[in-house]
Amino acid sequence: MSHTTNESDDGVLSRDQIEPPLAEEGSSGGSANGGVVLKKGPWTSAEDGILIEYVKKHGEGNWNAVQKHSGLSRCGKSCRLRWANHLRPNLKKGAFTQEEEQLIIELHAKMGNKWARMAAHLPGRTDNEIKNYWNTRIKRRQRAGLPLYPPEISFQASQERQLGLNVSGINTRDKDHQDLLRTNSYEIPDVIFDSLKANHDISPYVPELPGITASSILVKSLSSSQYGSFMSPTMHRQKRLRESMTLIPGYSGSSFGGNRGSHTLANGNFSASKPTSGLVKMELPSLQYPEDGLGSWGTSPPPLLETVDTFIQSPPTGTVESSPRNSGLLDALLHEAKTLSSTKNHSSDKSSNSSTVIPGELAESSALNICETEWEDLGDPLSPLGQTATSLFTECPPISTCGSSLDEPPATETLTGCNAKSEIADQAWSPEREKETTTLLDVTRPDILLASDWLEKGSGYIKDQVVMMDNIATFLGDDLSSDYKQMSAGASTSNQGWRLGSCVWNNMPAVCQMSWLHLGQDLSLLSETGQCIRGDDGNLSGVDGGSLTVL
DNA sequence: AAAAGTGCCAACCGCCTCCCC
DNA sequence: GGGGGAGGCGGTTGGCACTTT
Repeated sequence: MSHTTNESDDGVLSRDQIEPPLAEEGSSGGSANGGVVLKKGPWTSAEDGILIEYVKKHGEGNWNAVQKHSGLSRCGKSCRLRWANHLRPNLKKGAFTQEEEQLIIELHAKMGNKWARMAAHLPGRTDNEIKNYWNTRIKRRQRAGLPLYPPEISFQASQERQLGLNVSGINTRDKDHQDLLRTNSYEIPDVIFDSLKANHDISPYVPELPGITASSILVKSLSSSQYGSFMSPTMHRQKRLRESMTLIPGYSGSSFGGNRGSHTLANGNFSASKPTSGLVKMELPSLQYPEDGLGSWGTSPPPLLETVDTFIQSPPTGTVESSPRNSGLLDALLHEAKTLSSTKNHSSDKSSNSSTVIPGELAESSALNICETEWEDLGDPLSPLGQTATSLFTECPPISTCGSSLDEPPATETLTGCNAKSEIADQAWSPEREKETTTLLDVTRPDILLASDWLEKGSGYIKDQVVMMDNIATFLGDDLSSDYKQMSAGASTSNQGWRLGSCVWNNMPAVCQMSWLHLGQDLSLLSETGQCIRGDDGNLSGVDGGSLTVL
């Protein structure tokens, strides 16, 4: 490499080059190995020559013998790395081609940070190269405020993921997917997730949960170093998995009992989701519900979608941190929101069965109010969630907070009908309902931060995403919220974000359906089984076992 | 022109898995 | 079964080159 400044380019192998004096090694590092000081640092061409000769003679492998047989003062690992990354034949050098870049993006969407496996798909490229490229790319796009993946790639990955589940069955363990789920991959501005490291890497158990797996597709890259992690890195992966499993009520490590249409997590126990006492609690719509309620989702009346819609449109309020980012991404989101809001009828038109509002009360129970409640105290015959759909969002602020920021006056760019819907939502609120639906939220949680971030932008859609995200996150609890938060973020940070969520919310009952309905802006109806029905404008095109596919 | 910032890349480190004994 | 070595992998670091201020 050109940076190998101590490299001799003349190709002449001198003893000094091969075995530099100790004084020189001090500058490049070195370690003792059986009395032999092993050189570290950049390789010289002489060393390269030795290594090449050795491999020619002995073949690859047995790298520790290199030093023994060739006199090369390098450890076996270093030899292997040098060979693999620089010396082996058929290595392709130079910048990645457009095709290669595209492939890397696609592969990363599927595999996560599995550089070696990605390299297997890129002849002549090394894992190190790909890794470096990716890390550079991440930084670049982070700075630009762009999503890590183009929407179509995220969508494709999620589709493939879903397809994989459908084809191979829930219990199929696709290693790629496992890897994918183990990592995360949707880029969210790091500023938002800096506080999330405590929840690092929740995904390992996700593959076991059909209702969550797809979401993890969107989550992958968030566990990368660039974005921090979601579960304590000190916690061993397997341990996290194991512990997470034990926290999932009704979870069976070997089977889902075919209960694909229901959310295994959301069965009312929510031990995994219960906030710990040490956390700062926030009041956000609680989506947890008794197991019975969940199980009856398929036969329960659909939630009061209009009302939900109303509430979703109202951004959470509170003391969340604002992290405005004037990125092209958000501009695009705003544009999309404007476009959509101007072209679609709003759910307020369908709110005839919604009641009126008690303005102000809702504000008091705004989503970000800090409170604490019992998770078991949920129950509502009207919804499989054990509560009305409306109740899920009772914490949404009233009209006054329909604006873009929690701390700022309402933005001018709000969806039409926002106010009217808020009124409906307000009316649905009651202290009892609040108790049912409020939950414990950590104000430091990324979803909250994201919410504030998006709210800054004053987009009704963004707000919708935020509230939905918060609700889902709350629904899942701390252990899973980051997953869904990112899912939501993924959907939100793309101009075609709705696509991204389409798979993610597969098997997520009412919460997701409502979210989708709302995000879709009355694009659809829900069947009693929770399946999505094609909307009037055809934007909702798919129904898959209760999952939603939004095109 | 100098300093600061950024991009890029090679190499190292630690952990993990596999395999052999 | 388990201890140890070898190899693989992913994360991180450090340094040079280039660009920007």
